Amino acid sequence: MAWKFTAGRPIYLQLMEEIALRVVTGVYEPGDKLPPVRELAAEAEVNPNTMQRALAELEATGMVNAQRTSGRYVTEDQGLLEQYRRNLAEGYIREALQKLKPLGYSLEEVMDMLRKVQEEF
Amino acid sequence: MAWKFTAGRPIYLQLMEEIALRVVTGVYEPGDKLPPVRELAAEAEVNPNTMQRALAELEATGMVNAQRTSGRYVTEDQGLLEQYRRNLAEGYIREALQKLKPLGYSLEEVMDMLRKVQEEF
Amino acid sequence: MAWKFTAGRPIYLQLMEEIALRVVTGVYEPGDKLPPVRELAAEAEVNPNTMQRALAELEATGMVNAQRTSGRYVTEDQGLLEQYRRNLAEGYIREALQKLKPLGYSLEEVMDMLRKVQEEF
Amino acid sequence: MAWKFTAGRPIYLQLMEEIALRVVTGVYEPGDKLPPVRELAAEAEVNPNTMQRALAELEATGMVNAQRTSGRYVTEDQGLLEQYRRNLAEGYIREALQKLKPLGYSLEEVMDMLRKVQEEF
DNA sequence: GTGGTCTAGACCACC
DNA sequence: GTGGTCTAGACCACA
Repeated sequence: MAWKFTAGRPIYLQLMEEIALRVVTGVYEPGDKLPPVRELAAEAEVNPNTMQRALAELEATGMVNAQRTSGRYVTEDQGLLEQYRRNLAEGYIREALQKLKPLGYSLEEVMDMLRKVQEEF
Repeated sequence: MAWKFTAGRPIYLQLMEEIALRVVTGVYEPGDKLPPVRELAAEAEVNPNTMQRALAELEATGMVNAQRTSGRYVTEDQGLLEQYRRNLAEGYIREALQKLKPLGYSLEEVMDMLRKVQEEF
Repeated sequence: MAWKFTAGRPIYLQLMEEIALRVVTGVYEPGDKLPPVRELAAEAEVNPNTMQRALAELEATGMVNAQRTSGRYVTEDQGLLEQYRRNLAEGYIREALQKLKPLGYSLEEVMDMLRKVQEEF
Repeated sequence: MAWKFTAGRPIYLQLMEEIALRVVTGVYEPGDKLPPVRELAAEAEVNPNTMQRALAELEATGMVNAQRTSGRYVTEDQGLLEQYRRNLAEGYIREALQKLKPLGYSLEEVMDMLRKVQEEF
């Protein structure tokens, strides 16, 4: 399973992030029907209510919308998805910069290292 | 306290990393005498034996060395320190790139975002 | 269907009100013959006896009258209809004022809001 | 008890509205501490989780904010409260106008009736 | 079968 | 004692 939780942070938030990540990385594409709550819950081995909450909060962000009787669908608003994708990326970068900061490297040096490390990928 | 442990990884390793970070960021400077084991152990709220092991392992890396009976000193080998500092930095960058990868941004885009986010600091 | 009942109040009363509303809003005009009881009952998905009672009570108010054996007719007494229409309207207004009261707006403020909201219609 | 629920609409929404009404009408004043979740739940005779949800959603509107260990407090943002109060009032007026509409009165007539009915209060 | 709501009861972190 | 989270299991409306 791709579902692994870190202690100390609400599971429903982690579920949200994982699903958002799937949406943003194209695992679930715009307009796609998401698996039913109970199925996702079983897959993640959490209580359906917890998954329900995660999806409800995701819905509040506009990334998915529920069609009452037929299921949940990924938004087709590509702009919103792009927005979220960018926020994620900048968040990762911010996180790295925070750890990098006390090491005292200049922006130029960081960019050089980035170019070097990037070659591993 | 600056000591915060994440479950699942040996504490002595985390202690090692924290002390190495202090060395590399200049909290403890080359040639400085480190605080006594018992003091560090107390500060980290850890068994002195655990701290002892952390320091012993650190010694094996060459970053600190026990001189006579008088205590432990930070190495004055700047090259070794620089090496460690660089490894740390590249590790942080590698970590970020790994998370960034599934988002599908190009190196150029990542560098642009890096420049933008860097302005917050 | 336009027939929707709220629990807790006698259905025949709700039927009365709905029919009276139709009379007063001109769905059934003065002098018109009302549909037969069975037809109205079917439309409202209600036991004919219940509809029968509703119409009997309506008759007591004078808004409809049973002429000979041929059915029920809407009264031609415009004054009575006007009276009922006005009572309804004032009831709606009274209801709104009751909810408005604890909010503490002055009559002037309420009238301003009324003018503003009215523009939506 | 002032808590009375109408079937067919989620209880947590009705709880939200009731509490918001209390805030907006000054039962709970800006800066006041709200009663604890469990107490409100007991008073309303609902499950604490349901009340919890109502308060959480209220919090999302900014009308109250939770101070983790010490309780929930009514916002001191008077503008936001005023905004909400006005929305409520306009909602009541809109509701009345919708019912009034089929009766065919002019704005002037409605205002006359409003003045008349207002004298009862 | 789908999402949504509600209850009951447990546990946690924080102060 | 406070808010918050999680589980388990039931029920509902809708199509």
